[in-house]
Amino acid sequence: MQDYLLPLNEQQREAVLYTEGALMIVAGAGSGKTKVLTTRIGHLINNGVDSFRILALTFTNKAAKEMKERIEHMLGNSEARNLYIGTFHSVFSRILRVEAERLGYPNNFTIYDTDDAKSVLKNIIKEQNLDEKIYKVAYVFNRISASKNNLYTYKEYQADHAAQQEDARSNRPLIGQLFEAYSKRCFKNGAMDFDDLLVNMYILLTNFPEVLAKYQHKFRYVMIDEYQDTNLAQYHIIKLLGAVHENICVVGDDAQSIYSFRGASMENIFQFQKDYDDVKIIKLEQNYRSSKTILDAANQVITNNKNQIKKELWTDKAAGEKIKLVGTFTDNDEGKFVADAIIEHKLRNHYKNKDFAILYRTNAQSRAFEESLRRLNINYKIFGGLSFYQRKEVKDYVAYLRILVNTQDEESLRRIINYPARGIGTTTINKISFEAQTQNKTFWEILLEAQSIGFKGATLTAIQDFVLMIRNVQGMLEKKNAYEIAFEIGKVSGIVKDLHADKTVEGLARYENLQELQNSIKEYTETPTEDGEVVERSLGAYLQQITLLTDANENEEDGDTVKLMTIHASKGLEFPCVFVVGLEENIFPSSMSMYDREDLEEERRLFYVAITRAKEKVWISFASNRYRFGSLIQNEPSRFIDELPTQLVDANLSSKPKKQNPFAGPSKPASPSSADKTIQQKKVFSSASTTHVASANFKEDDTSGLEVGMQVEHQRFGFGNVTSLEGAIANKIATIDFGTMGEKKIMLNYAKLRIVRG
DNA sequence: TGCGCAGGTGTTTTT
DNA sequence: CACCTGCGCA
Repeated sequence: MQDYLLPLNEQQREAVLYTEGALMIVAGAGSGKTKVLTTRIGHLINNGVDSFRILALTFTNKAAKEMKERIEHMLGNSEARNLYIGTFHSVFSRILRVEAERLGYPNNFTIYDTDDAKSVLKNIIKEQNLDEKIYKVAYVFNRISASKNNLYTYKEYQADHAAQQEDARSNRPLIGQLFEAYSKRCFKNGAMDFDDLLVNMYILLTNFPEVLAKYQHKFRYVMIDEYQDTNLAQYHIIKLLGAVHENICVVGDDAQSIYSFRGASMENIFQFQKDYDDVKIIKLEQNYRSSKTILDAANQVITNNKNQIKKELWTDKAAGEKIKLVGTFTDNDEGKFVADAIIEHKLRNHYKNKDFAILYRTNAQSRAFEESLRRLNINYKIFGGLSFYQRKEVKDYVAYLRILVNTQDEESLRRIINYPARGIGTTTINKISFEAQTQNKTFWEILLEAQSIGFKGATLTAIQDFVLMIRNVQGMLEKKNAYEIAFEIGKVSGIVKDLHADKTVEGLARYENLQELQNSIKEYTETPTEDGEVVERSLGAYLQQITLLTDANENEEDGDTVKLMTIHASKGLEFPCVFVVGLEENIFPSSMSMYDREDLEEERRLFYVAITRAKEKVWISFASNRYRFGSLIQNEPSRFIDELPTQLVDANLSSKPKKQNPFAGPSKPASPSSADKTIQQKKVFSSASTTHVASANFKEDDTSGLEVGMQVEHQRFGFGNVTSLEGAIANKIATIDFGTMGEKKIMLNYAKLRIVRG
């Protein structure tokens, strides 16, 4: 047996060796999925399959990169470089770049990210004089995007009864019309948005049989990672590409399907089994990542979902530590708690920063953790959020670069035609745009004939100077490399100078970002041609790939930093210690996804994903008060907390301030003398003072047995009567009437209360 | 044309 | 809170 098969278990080995025909690998969390995929590809190459004929599609650049590196390592040569491994979007854009002209696009078509696309759409909504309050860009864009992911063109959308009805119902009957205008505008701009990369790939394969044949023949083996996250467009493309050889291997886990908002459908898993005569199904059920406690908790949580494929994930690892549950008063306290816990565990167990991850539901939650980590000098890195390429100054620079290779791109032109300010204002821009639309010419073409359009004086000169500047740099495209061109346009456009002049801290950072962009182009330009393959290092090729890149420096992740990211972004990763934070109703599950079974189950799968990232330790935390939109809001602890098996959860809090164990039984109540009680009561209730001075005999009591009607003392609020109790085991909240101090909701986990009378 | 200010509005999740 | 938009003014 080849030695690379030795470390595999029976099912893994079977999956590697089953190379011909349709194969579906149902791979539970941490079951060695990537190992199987990479070994499988390595095995194919080892057995004489030409690496150029293997296609592997992933969802993230990171996953693609990791697979490529692992295969390279396994083979010990550079064969892996020839593999087609990448995200759906990047592989398709690479193919579309070659075939673009068949579809009427320029080869140097621009790829619009979501911000660009929304900006185009917004202009169209304005042009059509629609009410932007009703036709909200985000809403309209989502409708269009969802349609495209289901392979609906605007024509089909307009003809679709259900879609029309839905839009009529939501009082937005003109979305079909906007869809049409948007599609036509993007086409005119020589641009594709993310969804177009899929749609156009599909159109290419269905409308051009010779192209279909070419790629069907080329890719003898097709592998799809994270198959549960594919949408309808992706499903059909996969099916088309694999139809000749039918050597299709998909790997997925229904329990980790968390992208339905992007059109992903678990239905594709079931459909796959029907599409081929003889589908082999292999289940990988042994988890090699997490402790038994962690795995059992995750398994238990997921049983609350109705829709799932039966599978039993097990481990032979030891139970390990219990999951730690922590409730704090505010989101800032939650941040402090996590930072403290990291310090403590680093000291106690020799963990490093990089052994910790903080996972949250929404990007906005990162703030409190950033602050607390910074305060304790813990190095961290945030993934996601605003990426390098989404920054304004970088987008401006990129817009210039885009115009150099694709003058059709109106969106980019609009962006930079008056930045830095050169006297071409909104009035002028609107006029140019209007002329472009009515004469059915591109924005750029109108600029070229500015004089005959009727522009005069300073405006005309400004336009002509702008055109001349762009053309001059364009003239260098053949002679100079991408970096030299980028440097030149940065200089002559004045953007580099403009930011250099800004001496504020932010201005300096922006200037540095421009330099970093230049460096990245330089690096790209200078990367040597890979052996065997002719690699294009043009500006056009550079631009194409960066829009699909999530972040500028994904590769320098190995620093010793605590990782902060959304749970979505954490999929596929693993860490020794994981903090899953913000476990509150309305946050997690999100308020957007609580009122529908399917949505809620997806939130639960998300929770499952979060827990199963951890190898050794899991903390779960929630805050009862949190800043949102500037004001403090209160949330109940998440229902998911109650779904954790209590015997696997430790609610003992190791951090200060010392808190009660909500799972602990009743305790010895303190019994103050009745004399004390009367005096203190009088004092508090007759005083208008806002600060209460705690009684001399103040002593924190166990409040787990607190009941309505009891009288208590709070250090700051004074004496009060318990009027109601709510909340789950982990987090009881008492409403207490403190008389002049008003009625307060008090979290018993946190607050120090003395029971005055039971 | 550009800037400053008031007012409104938004937060899932991502290629 | 933080960002964006629209408006009024110089």
